[in-house]
Amino acid sequence: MAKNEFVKDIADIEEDFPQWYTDVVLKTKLVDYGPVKGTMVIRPYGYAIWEHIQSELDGRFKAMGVENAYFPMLIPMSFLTKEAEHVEGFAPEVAVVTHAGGAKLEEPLVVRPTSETIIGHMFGKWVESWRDLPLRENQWCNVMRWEKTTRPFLRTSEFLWQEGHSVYETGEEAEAETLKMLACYADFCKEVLCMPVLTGRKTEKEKFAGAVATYGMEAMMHDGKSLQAGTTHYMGQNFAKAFGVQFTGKDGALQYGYTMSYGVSTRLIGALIMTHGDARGLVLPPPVAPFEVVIVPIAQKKEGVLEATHVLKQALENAGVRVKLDDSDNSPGWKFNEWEMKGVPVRIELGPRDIEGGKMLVCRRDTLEKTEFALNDAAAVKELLSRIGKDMYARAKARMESRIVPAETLDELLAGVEGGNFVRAGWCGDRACEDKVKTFAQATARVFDETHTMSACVCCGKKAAHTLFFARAY
RNA sequence: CGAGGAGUAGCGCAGUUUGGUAGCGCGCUUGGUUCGGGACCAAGAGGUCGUGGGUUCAAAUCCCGUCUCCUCGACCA
Repeated sequence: MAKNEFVKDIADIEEDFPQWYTDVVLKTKLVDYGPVKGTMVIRPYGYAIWEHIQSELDGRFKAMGVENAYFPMLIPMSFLTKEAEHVEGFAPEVAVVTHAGGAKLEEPLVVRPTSETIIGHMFGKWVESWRDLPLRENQWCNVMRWEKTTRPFLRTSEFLWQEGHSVYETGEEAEAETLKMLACYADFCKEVLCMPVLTGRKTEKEKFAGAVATYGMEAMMHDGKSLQAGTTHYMGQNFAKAFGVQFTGKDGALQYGYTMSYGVSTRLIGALIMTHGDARGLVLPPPVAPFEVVIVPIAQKKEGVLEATHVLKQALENAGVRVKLDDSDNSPGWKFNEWEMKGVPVRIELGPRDIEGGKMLVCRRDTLEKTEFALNDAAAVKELLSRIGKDMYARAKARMESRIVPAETLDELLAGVEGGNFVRAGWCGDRACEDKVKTFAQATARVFDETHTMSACVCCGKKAAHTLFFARAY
């Protein structure tokens, strides 16, 4: 069968990955563009994925003792300027409200690009004693960053995310929480998005504006580029000092708290699309797929067919499976292609032949493999969904690992990233070398590699102080 | 922000060079036949040509401005 014989509507994933991505997110109705530059509408099929991400992550946060809250979207401009590095990092991309109620405002209001400042301000009011700590809150909200170039899910002017913010009595505790949340994210990516990530600390150049240390998780996209899928930040006392987050300690002395923050966004949807997608379109991980199973009736006007599909749907729903029954007037072939493009993990074909034989034809989206199951065997379908998730993770992991290559020279590094790889390389620790790699290979340091040791700096050849993963990044 | 491309029916496009009745395919609606990998027949509906201004008897078409999107680069928690 010729490649893409049935896929006439989307670009070839190998030849034009950026166009493939844009085609897929629009044609599967995950998103549409909003009328204002860089804004997107997340349509029901896309929003359902976000809701599954939210509920899964939210449960994990709550299990760790984090509480949800909501802080205002508008932040006084003066807050932003209280932390020197923070304002320098964010000032170029904030949107500012200067007029309201028909009059010019006394003080301009920033539309939050992130909420460290306003949450720092509020935490400063609430924290008085060591007994008030730790204070651990999270909010699900939108933020705005006026980016110059945008792409649905990956970088938009407004996006949805969660941002967690904690204050601890000691730096050790806050830093431990920073690592714990990073591990929480990585586990979530594995179990829920079936997506492997590299985790680790980021360089000074790549860290959050105002942080002491930033940790990130990086996922490998289909084209070998890296996507920062989530970050956690240890702030030390930087924000506590800027916003007066002070408490009286056990020893009676007044002292500043230690803060940290962590966030993931709707970018995760872009990440899973670019990790798992193929020539036919989306391949959704079962845990977040709006529908885990689509039932396609064959010869649906023949007696007994639709009735049988309803019985099957009920049996699956009783087992806790999310099911779509496509009883529209489109032909079966049209439906096969449509739901494959939309990435539904499992398709079940049910026609007169199957009903007669007490069977159903089950097709996996990830491998396109078709198998006969006993009719209405929901337990077997559940087991298959679970296996699909594990297989998707295993394939993505094997792929990522096979595309991590070492480099000892800039030329090797360039060849590595041009070949769509993550490159492991030594680094002397000098910012000038990091900058030179960027210029020479259009690749940036993603995270520190704590598992391997390269001996010499890939750029200057001096003794390496660290080993880094370099990649081209979205 | 720089370079390139695009905006005409829900989607994909032609028409713009050379100004003169708004077109095609798919989709949509209705009726019928179909249904195991993008079915078929018949009859219909659907447009201030992104937007503002200008030139002209006359603008989708020519001129100026502006908005949005796509690709690449620069920038980017």
